[in-house]
Amino acid sequence: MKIATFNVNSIRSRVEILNAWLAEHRPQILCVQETKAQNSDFPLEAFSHLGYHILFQGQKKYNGVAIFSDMPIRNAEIELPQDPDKQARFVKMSYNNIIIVNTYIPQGQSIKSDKFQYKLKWFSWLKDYFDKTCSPDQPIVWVGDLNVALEDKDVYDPKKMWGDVCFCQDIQDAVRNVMNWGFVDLFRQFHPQPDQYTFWDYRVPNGFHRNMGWRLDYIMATPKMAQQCIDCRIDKAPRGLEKPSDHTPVVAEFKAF
Amino acid sequence: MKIATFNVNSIRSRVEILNAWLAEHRPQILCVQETKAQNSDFPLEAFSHLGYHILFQGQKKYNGVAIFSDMPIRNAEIELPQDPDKQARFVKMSYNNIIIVNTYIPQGQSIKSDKFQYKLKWFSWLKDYFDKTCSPDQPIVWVGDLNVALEDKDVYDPKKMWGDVCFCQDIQDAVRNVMNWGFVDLFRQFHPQPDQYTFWDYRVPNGFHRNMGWRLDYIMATPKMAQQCIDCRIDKAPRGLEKPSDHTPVVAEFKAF
DNA sequence: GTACGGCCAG
DNA sequence: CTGGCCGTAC
Repeated sequence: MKIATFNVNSIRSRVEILNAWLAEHRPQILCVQETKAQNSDFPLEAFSHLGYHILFQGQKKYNGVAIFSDMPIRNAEIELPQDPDKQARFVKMSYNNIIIVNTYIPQGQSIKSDKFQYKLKWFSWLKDYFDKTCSPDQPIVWVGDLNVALEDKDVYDPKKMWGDVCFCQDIQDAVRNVMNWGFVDLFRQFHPQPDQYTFWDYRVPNGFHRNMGWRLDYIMATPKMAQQCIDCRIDKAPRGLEKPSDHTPVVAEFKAF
Repeated sequence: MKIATFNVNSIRSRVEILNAWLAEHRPQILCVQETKAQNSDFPLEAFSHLGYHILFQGQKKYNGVAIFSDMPIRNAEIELPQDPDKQARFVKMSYNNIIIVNTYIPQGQSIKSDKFQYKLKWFSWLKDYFDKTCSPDQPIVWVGDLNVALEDKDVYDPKKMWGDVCFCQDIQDAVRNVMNWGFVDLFRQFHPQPDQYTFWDYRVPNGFHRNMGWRLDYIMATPKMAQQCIDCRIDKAPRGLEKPSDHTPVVAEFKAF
């Protein structure tokens, strides 16, 4: 089975790309971030012909997450209970016995802003969520745009970027703290090389072609799940199409199912 | 020879439609209104392959006029000297011995607004311009979006619309006053029927298909010029394309040249 | 650079 | 409804 994650940067602007990608890859699960659409504006129609069940939670202008599932959605949750702001950054469901958690972590704006504090707290709330609702020996997949580069090789210029809201000690510690609960980074299990990115800032001129990117999108899995994983890869193909997102999909393939 | 007028409602949004239309019809002169682009943003490149000479005068957000000419622009004027606001609503040039005047008349907003007073004045300034700069026995073509329906048959619901800034006594008098200087309405010379419109308000649901329109775009000519006119027609074809303007072109065909 | 949403105007 | 533009966020 295939589980994928893709920050689409507006689902309404990415209908074409998303449809093409789903039709080609037919993952059992696709988790999407930054849909940027209120639930009433979610373009359900545009995807209906593909037969996916879709769980989505949006808000006015920012954030927004969704899960495309080839099986009916079970045990849906559409917010992180610990988040007092109830921002649209969390959706969870069950797929067979697997728990799927899709998150869009706050970017954090600047190190000394309230938004960065919110980002740090969000990771602690998420860890608390896992503590209270499940156990590391269940099959759990936690995916999404974490807005963190975990290691030097996850940014194109680590020296220059060190201290960024997505690449600093505090934020790496925050992710590691959640991972220590029981998650492994599936991509790094298979691909230890540097320069493997999932995000290229639109504002960096020609950033994609010069490969000036960041690895911010992850598929994390508990050991039980990770053992079943055959491969995890970054798919750069959608960047070749018209009006690409600034992120690109990550796909994990599993033996079972 | 063909002389045409077309309110494009943003020239940058209408590059495709305009290019297709010019390539098909190849008028000697096309006068365009509501370009909605500052001169520095005028998409000159987009039209370069057609070989037209282009005279344009724009401003930040509103108005803006242009003339596409198959011969070099002579005697260019880019403002109505009488207008103290110097809004981008007037361009004039010579084509052989013909004077071409392209105007985008103010809409007027509401009858008791300053903008309506400005609209009335604009017509009087224009008449003054003709008085001072030329004579009715010259070949003159005055075209544009006049934002006036001249007769009952020029609106889809004259009873309901009477009193509108584009359909009331004062404004009809204002146009007639300029016409009395020496212009005839070329379209009406050939087509006396009702329900011949050049504008359909986007806000009227399905207005175009229900033909709930207005005739606001005119090609006016002095007698010398009018005698040469073989036909004057409204071309609804551009309304069939993607992203149509709310106006559609009017074309006059002349014997000479 | 790209997207949304809110404003103004027609 | 459609357009431009502005502010905001990433």
